[in-house]
Amino acid sequence: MNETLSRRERQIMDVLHRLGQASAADIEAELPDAPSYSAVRAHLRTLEEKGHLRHEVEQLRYVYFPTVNPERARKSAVRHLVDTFFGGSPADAVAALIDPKSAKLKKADLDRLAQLIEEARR
Amino acid sequence: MNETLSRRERQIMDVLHRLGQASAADIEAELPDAPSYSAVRAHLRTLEEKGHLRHEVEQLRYVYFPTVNPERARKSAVRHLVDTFFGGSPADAVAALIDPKSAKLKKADLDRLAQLIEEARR
DNA sequence: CAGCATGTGCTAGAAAACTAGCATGTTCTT
DNA sequence: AAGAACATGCTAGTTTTCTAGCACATGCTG
Repeated sequence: MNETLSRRERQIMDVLHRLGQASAADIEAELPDAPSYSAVRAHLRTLEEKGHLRHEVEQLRYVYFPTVNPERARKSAVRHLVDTFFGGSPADAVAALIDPKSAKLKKADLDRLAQLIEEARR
Repeated sequence: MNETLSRRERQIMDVLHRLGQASAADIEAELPDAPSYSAVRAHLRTLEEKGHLRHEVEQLRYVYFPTVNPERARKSAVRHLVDTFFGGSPADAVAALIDPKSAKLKKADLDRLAQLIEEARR
């Protein structure tokens, strides 16, 4: 997780990571306490200058993408979470995610995870 | 994850969540691009006024704690991660954490997780 | 065509964040 | 006692963030 992003910049990058790609209007709609469309665009311009995102033109409209690939962003975010909240232990993080008190995982999901754990044990 | 925290405020709260409790000097030592001791203290005062942390006096020195309990903070952070990077699917997040390409979990950890999954399946 | 809706580039002012310094207090060492 | 080290409360100046508005462009509709 990038520690140089300001409050708003971070919110905007989170929206982009969640949606994969988005127009300025999409982003505005997803932001907490959303500012005006033009304020969102000003932030997007800054983030693009910093290299955090890029845009493409689709039907005369800009669509924005994170520059870091999704897999890389995911890994970075997971590592930050594990370090910050789980004492660096991925297993503790998994245990929290599996915990039936937190999230009701579907049977199919549990079957799949049991399989993955079996594979990781070899 | 609290979206109203500024860049520095967020960094400071992360340190507190990681360490559980910390003095201003501890926090300064852990911050990326750490400012001066007095700058850190100014931030801590702001965060305390906002209710995010509190302090106790230990040997004439302030020690700071997050006000939200650790379990609650963890859940909130996990939910934010899952929503932002894993399309809302805890199972996908677990799969990423277990992935041998990302983290080499110990056998004891895997055994424990296999057990937890068995229990969650019932 | 004119007007409206929607889009972008850019600007600048307001607000917030960030920072370090000063004054004061406490404890320890010489 | 004096000085140094370490601590806090507070301030204010600097920098960054945040915001919305203006000018201009494009496409659609009546």
